[in-house]
Amino acid sequence: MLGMSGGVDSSVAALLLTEQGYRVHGITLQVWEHEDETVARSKRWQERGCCKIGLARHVAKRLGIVHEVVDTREAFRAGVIDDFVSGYVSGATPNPCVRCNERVKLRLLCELGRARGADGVATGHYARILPHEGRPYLHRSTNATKDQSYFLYRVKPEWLSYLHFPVGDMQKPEVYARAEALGLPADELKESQEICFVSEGNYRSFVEREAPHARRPGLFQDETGRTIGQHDGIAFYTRGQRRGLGVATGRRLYVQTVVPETNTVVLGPEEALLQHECVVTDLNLFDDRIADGPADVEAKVRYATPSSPATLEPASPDRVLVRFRSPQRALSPGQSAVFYCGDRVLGGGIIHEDFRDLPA
RNA sequence: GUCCCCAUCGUCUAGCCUGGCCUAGGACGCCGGCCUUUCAAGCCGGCAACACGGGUUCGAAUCCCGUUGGGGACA
Repeated sequence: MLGMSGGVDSSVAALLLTEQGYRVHGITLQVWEHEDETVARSKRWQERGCCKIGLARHVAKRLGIVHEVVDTREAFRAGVIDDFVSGYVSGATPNPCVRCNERVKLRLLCELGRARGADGVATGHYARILPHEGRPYLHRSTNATKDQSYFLYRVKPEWLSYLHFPVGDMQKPEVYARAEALGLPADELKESQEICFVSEGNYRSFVEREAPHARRPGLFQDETGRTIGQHDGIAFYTRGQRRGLGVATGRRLYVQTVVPETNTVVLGPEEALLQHECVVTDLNLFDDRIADGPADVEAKVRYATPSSPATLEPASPDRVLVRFRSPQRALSPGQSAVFYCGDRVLGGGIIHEDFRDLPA
C-alpha cells in the first residue's frame, strides 16, 4: 500500500515499487477541502498541497495500479488543524507536518494497510528504515539536503517494521529523471510549498479565519520593557522572526519572546536569540536509553537547521533538558527537537520552554 | 506676542558651513523573487524624499528672501 500525494516523490515511489514487482495499491488521503475544484479552476495540475488528488489518480492510471481516495478530513481537522490553531493562539509555533505524519498520514496508512492485509506501507518520504541492534530504526536519508526524517520522528515505534521509503536515499536529479521517463509533467511537479492546507495568503490569515479572537493587538517591547510599537496579536509572531514587525529603529530587530500572559512581544537584537538549553516535552522515543540517563546526541531544532551536538538530561518521565554544545538560534516553543545518533533517529519531542543564558 | 532655532525616502538620517563628484547615500521598515512538505531565518532584487514659492548663479538639497509647519528661560 502506497501513500500517493500526487507529487514527484510518491509518484516515482509508485514506479519503483511496480518495477520491483509489487502489486501496488495507491492511496491518496484527502486531508482538506476539495482541492480538485481549485485545480480545475487554475487549469494547472495542482497549486499547493500535500495531496493533489487529480495528479495522483493520473499517475496511478498511467502505471496501471489501483488508486483510491480516502477521506481523512475529520482526523486531519482534529489532529492537525486544531493543534495548529490553538498552538499559535497560545503563542507557540506548531509544526503541522510533524503532527500530520504522526496522527493522520502515516498513522492512517498503517492502520488501513494492516486492516486490508497489505504487506507493508510505503510513502515518498526521504528517509530510511535500517536495522540497529536487531530492531528497525528511522534514519536520515543519504540525500542530506532532502532528508525528511525530521518530519517523521513522531511515528510509533511499532510502525517502523511496516514502513518503506522507496525513494528514501535517491538524489533529486535521479527522481526527476525517473519522473520524466514516466511522462510526468516535471515542471508541474514543483515541490516547493508552504503549509498544505493554506491555499491563499499565509498561515496568519488562516489562523485568523479559524480563530478570529487571535487578532488581539498588544505591545512590542524592547528588552528593557520600553514600548516600541504595536502588534496584531501574539499568534502572528514566532521567536526569531524579523520581517513583518513594522518597527523601524535603525537596527534589525527579532522577536525574542512571545508573552501570552501580558499579550506582549519582546523584540531585540539577533545575538540575544542564542540559547544553550531548552526543555523538550511530549517525547516520542525509539531508543529507551534516552530516558535513562544523560546521552550525547545531535539535536535538530528546525527542519532547515542542521543538527548540532547536545547532551540530553532526563528531567522527568516525559521531559528532557537539552544542553547544546554551541548555542542555537531562536529555539521556538512548539517546534520539534529531533535527536540523532549519526543518521539514526533516537526520538524527539516538542520544544517547551527555554532557559535564557545567563550573562557571562 | 518680539527674538532665536529647525524642516531631506514610511522611520532615523548623510549631504548644507567650503554651491557642480546628488539622475540625493545609508540604516531600519515595506514590497517582490529565490529557498522550503511547518513557522522562521537567510540570499537576491525593487519602490520611495530635498515642505512650498520666489530669487542669486552658467549651475542649488546646498546661498538669500518670504510662506507654511514644528521647538525654545520675553511676555
